[in-house]
Amino acid sequence: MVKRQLIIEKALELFAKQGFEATSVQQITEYCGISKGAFYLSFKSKEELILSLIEHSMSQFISEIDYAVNNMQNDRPLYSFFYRTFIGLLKHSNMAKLFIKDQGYSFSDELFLKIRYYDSLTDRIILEMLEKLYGEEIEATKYDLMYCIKGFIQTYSGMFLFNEAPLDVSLLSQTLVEKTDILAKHSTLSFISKDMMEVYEHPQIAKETLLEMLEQKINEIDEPIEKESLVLLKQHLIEPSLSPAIVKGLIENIRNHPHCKWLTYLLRKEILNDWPDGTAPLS
Amino acid sequence: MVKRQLIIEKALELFAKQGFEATSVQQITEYCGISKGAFYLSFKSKEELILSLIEHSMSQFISEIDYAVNNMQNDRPLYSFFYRTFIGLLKHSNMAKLFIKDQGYSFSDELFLKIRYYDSLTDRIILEMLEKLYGEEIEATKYDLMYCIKGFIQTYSGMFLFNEAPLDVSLLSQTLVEKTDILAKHSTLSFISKDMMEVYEHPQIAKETLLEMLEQKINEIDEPIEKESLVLLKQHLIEPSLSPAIVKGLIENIRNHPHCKWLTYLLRKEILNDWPDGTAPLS
DNA sequence: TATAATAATGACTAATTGGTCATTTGTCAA
DNA sequence: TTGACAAATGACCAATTAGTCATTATTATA
Repeated sequence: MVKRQLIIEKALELFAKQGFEATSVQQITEYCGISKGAFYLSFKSKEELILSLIEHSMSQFISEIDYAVNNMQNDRPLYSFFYRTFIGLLKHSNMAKLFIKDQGYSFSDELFLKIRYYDSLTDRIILEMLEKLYGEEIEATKYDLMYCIKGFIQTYSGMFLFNEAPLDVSLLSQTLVEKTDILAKHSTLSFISKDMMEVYEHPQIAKETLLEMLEQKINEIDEPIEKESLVLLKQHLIEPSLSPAIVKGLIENIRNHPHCKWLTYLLRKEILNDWPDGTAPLS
Repeated sequence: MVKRQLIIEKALELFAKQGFEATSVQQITEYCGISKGAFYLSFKSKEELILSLIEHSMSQFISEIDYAVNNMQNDRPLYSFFYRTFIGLLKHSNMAKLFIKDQGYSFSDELFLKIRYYDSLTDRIILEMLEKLYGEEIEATKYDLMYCIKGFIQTYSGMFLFNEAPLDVSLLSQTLVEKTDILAKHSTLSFISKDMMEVYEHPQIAKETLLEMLEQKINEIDEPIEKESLVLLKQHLIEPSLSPAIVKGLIENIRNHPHCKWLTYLLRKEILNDWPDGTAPLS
């Protein structure tokens, strides 16, 4: 659908300038030269637009980098990684600006989940690359190294994203390759252990927080099936009494409720120790 | 005033959770247990609250770090720097979260200016420290080194700020000292030159952009003095005809207009090559 | 050309926003 | 107890928001 694509592109421009919350649907439709009604023919809500937009750009961005690093016979994977990353950030600069600007994604569970998901994909790409390049010798420091690389990318991209100066991506990539290489070969201390990494990628949620969320959703939701499922899950959380199969079924009941996506994710994790595809702890 | 302090603290909590835009004055007053009117007795607007809040935390934060690095007889300034920085980030964690979340500060010229200002202060502290530590040998790579350090702080703090796991600040600081030291001693390539740094710290604004802004403000503002000053400045920008003293006076005329803060900053910079305290290009 | 089907409109709603101000409440000294 | 002054209230305002829907315009088919 052409209209949909037009809206996505124009909206991305506005979002990048002003952020999600500060950009109104009105503004978007005016900028597209269409009516408000037409917007809601393509997207059922503003949030759906935002989610599509992120899905769209992020999957493309990640796959470009993954391809550059892994699927080519490649004698300088580290250079390729940096190079493709910065080229990708420039290409998707609106999305990148948005990511820097609007980490205030707290206004939507689903959005938060999606961003976390793509972030963990990036982590994994970097880690695999490092392991392939340096092997056992960086076993102890690899997570720190990964964070340093992410730091490099963050600061340097922040520098050029909001400053349309000409950019020598090749030189930038070379200096970052050197830095990464130096760190890989000389670092002895490490701060991030494997355990820590797992905790961070999948932080424990305090039981009370979970109970609070459940309580809130119970009051918020009217559909009887979902409501009862939530009540039962809450009881089970307070005092485990149900079999895993029943719990899994109850979670399934609430899975597709638009207000329960994040809660579902947390319950799966806390009660079933189960994970969405691609976000399981690294083995 | 006690009330003012109460509002600042409570508002900071809410802002850190939800961001500036997503937090309403209503919400703040309810959370404080005061009326809406009482809020406007302490602050003339929501924006004034945000500005005070940033002023409050940032000046404290920066001075703590500056003191730790410079004003102590200190045999490990780099360690102190990292240590104090992370301790400071933890102490002001709400402000720190807000900074990560709400880089969408575009909704206020003054806010943008303030954040830029504190950012450049940090840059300078780091640079001075590096110069003192490593002297001439890092002359070519010091700006890159500074950006790496900022990257370290960004990623590592992002890791623990949203994750109230216990944190060994001392170990973290030590590993970052090692990394910084390794980079300082082995880096040969550099990406950021002195020139580039100056451009970035004080980006050139295209003349047309400035004219556009002027035009917009002229239409927007009713006060006759301010309006005429803007018109004259616009003419001078198109074809320089006024003496520096007159220009300076005209700029002074608009300086305190709430809608002209950012414009004033840019005009000073473009026409007078003058800078607010502490933001002048490094000599 | 006439009819059916789809696409697009924009006035409308209900809710929320930042901000105001006439009114009430509380606290003093006299 | 009174009166004067400051502190605090919350109903109210205009503006803006996301989202709806009866109406109109456009297109395809017969």
